[in-house]
Amino acid sequence: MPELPEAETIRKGLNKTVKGKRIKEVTISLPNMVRRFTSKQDVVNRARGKTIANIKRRGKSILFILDSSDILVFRLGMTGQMLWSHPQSPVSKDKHTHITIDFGGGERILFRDIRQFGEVYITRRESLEETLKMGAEPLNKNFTLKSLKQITSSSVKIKPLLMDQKRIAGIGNIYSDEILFEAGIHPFRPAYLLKDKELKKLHWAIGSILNEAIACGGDTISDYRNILGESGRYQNFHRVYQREGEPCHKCNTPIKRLKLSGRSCHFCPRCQK
DNA sequence: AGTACGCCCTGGCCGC
DNA sequence: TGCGGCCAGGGCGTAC
Repeated sequence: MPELPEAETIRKGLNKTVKGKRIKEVTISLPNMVRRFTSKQDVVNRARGKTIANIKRRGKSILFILDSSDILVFRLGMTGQMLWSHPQSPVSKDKHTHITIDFGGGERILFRDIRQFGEVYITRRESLEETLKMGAEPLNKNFTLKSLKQITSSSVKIKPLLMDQKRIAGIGNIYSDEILFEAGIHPFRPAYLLKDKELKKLHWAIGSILNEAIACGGDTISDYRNILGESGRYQNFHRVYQREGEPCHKCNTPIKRLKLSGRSCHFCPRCQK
């Protein structure tokens, strides 16, 4: 499930491969993937013939900055993949390939999404933030301890708060569990009751875990791949996620798993208070 | 305002 | 071998 580190890994790959290239054609075989205010024809017409000036990321979304005033936005959902297909490494389309960006000369980017929870849309540059409606970017310099304090002044439990894209962008189920373990904070704690010392640790853990996962090329528990089709490695270093019943790396207590508003939540009942 | 839940969707897994 | 049932979950809408 692509979260910030996986989206960042894909962004880096796209930057190396298709930045500066001109989009010859966009093919959308599953119109349901196009959401928000745009239609399939909208996306195709506004992207065709444009050059990709840059590739950026906001939260879990990949942004193709076009040389017009448009930005082509991909959100990968649960199982979204962006694969680079070129003559030396032709990746063929399958029934889960819903969108193709063709650059000519046998080079294309394929968007695959098995569960179809992803989406694509195109938006004017000036209305990007308004469309995204996302909160703080956790690896930006301006994501300070002070800003985290403001974000956590709420009675929402800390785990769902971390996962709320309108508050902090890019953290999902895996990394919220990993971050809270690293910070020694129980996922069910109301955010506003966290002490200054705990917030400081949480702030550090957010950067530390996300950067560690980026260095691993992301986390592949099932479907995530980078643009070359390769798995990430962070799944080998999970502290708590999907380790129910296994011993905590710090204290050997079995990792506990509970449901929290329909999402599985893993934590060490002894280390996380 | 917070919380819970159903929905979208497919594939993997379990039990029979 | 196969099939029904259940589960996983990001984000959104709805109900309480």
